[in-house]
Amino acid sequence: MDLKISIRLNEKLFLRDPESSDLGQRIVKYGIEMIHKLGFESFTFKKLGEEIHTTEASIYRYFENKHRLLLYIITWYWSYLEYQVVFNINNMTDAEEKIRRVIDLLTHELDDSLGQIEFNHKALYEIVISESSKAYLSKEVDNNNSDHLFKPYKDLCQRIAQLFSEYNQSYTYPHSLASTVIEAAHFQHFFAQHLPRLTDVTKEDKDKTIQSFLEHLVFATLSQKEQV
Amino acid sequence: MDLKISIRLNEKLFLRDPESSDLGQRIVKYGIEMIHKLGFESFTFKKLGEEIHTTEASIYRYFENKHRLLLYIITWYWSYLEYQVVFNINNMTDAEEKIRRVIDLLTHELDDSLGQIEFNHKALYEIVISESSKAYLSKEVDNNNSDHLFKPYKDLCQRIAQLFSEYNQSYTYPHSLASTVIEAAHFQHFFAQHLPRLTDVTKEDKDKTIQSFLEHLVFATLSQKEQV
DNA sequence: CAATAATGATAGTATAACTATCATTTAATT
DNA sequence: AATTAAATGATAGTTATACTATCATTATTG
Repeated sequence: MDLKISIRLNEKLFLRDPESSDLGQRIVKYGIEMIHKLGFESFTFKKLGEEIHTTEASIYRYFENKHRLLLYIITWYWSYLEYQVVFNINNMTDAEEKIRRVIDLLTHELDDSLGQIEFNHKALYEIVISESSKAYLSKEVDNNNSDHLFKPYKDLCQRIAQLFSEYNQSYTYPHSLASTVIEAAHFQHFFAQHLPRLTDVTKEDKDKTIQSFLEHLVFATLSQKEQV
Repeated sequence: MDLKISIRLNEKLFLRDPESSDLGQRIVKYGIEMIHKLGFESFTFKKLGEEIHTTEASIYRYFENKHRLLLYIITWYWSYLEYQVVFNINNMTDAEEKIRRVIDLLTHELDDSLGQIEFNHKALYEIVISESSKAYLSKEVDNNNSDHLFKPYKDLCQRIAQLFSEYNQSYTYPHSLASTVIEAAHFQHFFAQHLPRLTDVTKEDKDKTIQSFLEHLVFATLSQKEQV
């Protein structure tokens, strides 16, 4: 069985759909590589152009600017993660088990691609960790939001919040807890790598430790009666 | 009583100490205003120079680049916040009470300045919310870290982690919980303002709601027995 | 008062972040 | 297969950013 699932992303993310052509696919694939390698700030369309033997101008035909390309990549990740969540918890009946699976997905890189574009999964995951907050921490956030560019993130968050509510109907902050867990998964990774005194997570067995930190946090929070 | 407390920041943050001159103080003060107004990406030394009637070149005599200025500002905030934590929990004996006070400090803007430079507190707090992660989410993080530029953040985190350990000695992840709470305080603010579907926090009474979300989360997490 | 330090004024360079134009290649349509 | 349209390449140009350098002028300090 070799079916490909295509994730349809908001058309405002790009000028020309990068999945529709070889050049477009290379832009995304090597865009991931280069943002990972150089960091978002030092990454430019000129450098990417040289790497994939095309010109700056051609890349601009696909993406308005590098921020949009980042947004495209991150949005793809969010969408794919939501898909993974739905797929993975399907047929599970126990809310606790579902939540454990979600935390597992959040703390590990995606294992197999179903998208059109082949790419480096580790690089993508590390971009998500180091660069994803830059997707919304900008002055354009409200405009981008009106264009529904963050819908995949919200959907993912909503999905997780729903599981929290399923586990404990009376919990007051399921969405806040969901976004906190998503963000914490990334930040704890980054801290373990670069600022270890901000965590108790060690570089070895990072994923597993973050996972148990978050599991404990989530179930403790959901199990505790609300104080007034 | 009109004593001024001066926070001594790492000298690698600047080329010339901005507290030492009128121009330096204006750079920081109006730097805060402008980063707040324009966002860090659109902020430039040229624009700041025009605002305070000096030249780009003069500003470069104080800060190597705008990222260093951001780091200076954020670092000042972390240092001052740690000071506030120590000051506020002094004489408290009850660990729970201390933790509540810390969460209160984390979720509200600083109320009174003891620094040399007068500035807009609301603007600073909003910079912390929207821009502080950019201080470390960069490829220079490891170099900056070797220069001890993140020490104030780590100290703050350590201080809070210590309170968590005081409350529950056997809790395994006090540092991770501390950094998570600090980051969550900022993110929940940002989300409430710009991406409300990622929270349960409403714009009205934002601070109070985030505070009770975090209080509940922290005490639940610290009270729960560890699962294996 | 002399020496030193800080600032202002100006200019200049390299690169980033685009936009425009037109020729050429590739793909789609009839 | 011929025609047309679409995508890409090649090139050039514009404006802004992120600096560095130089030198004159104004403050500060010993």
